[in-house]
Amino acid sequence: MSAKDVQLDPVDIAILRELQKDGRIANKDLAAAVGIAPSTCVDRVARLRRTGVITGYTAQISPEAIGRPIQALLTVQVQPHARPLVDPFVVHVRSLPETLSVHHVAGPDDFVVHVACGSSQDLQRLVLDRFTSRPEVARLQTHLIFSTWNGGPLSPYPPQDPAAPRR
Amino acid sequence: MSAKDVQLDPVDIAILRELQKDGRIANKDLAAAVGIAPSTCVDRVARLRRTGVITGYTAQISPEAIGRPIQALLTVQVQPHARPLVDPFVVHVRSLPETLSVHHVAGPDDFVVHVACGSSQDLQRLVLDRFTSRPEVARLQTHLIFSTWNGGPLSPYPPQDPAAPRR
DNA sequence: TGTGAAATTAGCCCGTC
DNA sequence: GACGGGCTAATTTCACA
Repeated sequence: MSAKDVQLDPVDIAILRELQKDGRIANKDLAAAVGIAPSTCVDRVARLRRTGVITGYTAQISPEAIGRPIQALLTVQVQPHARPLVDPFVVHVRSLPETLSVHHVAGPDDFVVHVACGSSQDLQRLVLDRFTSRPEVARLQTHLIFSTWNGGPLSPYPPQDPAAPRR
Repeated sequence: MSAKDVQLDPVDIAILRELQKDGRIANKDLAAAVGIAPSTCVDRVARLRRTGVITGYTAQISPEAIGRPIQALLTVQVQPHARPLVDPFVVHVRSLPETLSVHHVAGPDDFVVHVACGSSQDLQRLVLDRFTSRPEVARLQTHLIFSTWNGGPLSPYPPQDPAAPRR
């Protein structure tokens, strides 16, 4: 089953909302929050996990607390004919300890890389030594991050039909 | 205590690594993975939570699985003198159900907004009706996301001194 | 502060509706 | 598919080193 074919009912949506707010909520409390029996809740969560709606659980870490107070978004354009170098570029970027995420995008730029560094000096070294020195990098812009807000829990779209069959 | 003052020893670092890989790992297994007793592990994790190193736990959801297969990064420039409008803009963007995150940045643009939509048509409507129609938005570029890679677990910087006092 | 053991609690696998 | 019971296993608390 492809994850995109999964039908979600209102209970599933409530479960996803709660698990995004607190990924370690006890099954008992989760069941109470969404109004079903704990045993049923185990089934629901297991199915959401199995069908790929829930891809995993993670602890959120404060970058500042672990010595990485400087964050930036790097927009990168690669050379027009650097296609054979694109995959190695992604591998390279992912291997950097400063890398939080890499997006391959269409638009004015080709890649957007989110990084977290120990200082502005480290950011400078990262940009110069790990990015602009590479031949496939044609242009790079640094967007220093002042502050970040995360959105609310991601809710399904379009609004699910409560009467829709589960699958 | 400020989170940035927290000193982390190698055991803490190992705990953070494991909890980023699997935020719902059982305390018993976590303790075994990092080589301490389960009861000690409870204390360690509680302290990391209390001191702000761990800011929370969350379930990772597949946007495709909940009907939001189209993701984009929107780079936004605001009008030079729109300062009084900046905070309302952030509030507005955060209130959109499509918004995953908002970054206030320095550089060529002022904001970078990560959104997930149900279709390219929805993205179009989002950009036109929720962004470019607002007076404080001077310029917007859409970077459609082809694919995303997440980096490995975020590790502390600089490498912690094993002999360093905890606090 | 870390550890080990006891008491409490939650999670999981049944059967039944 | 949802629910409740009963067993297993985990978490938490406490006294001690």
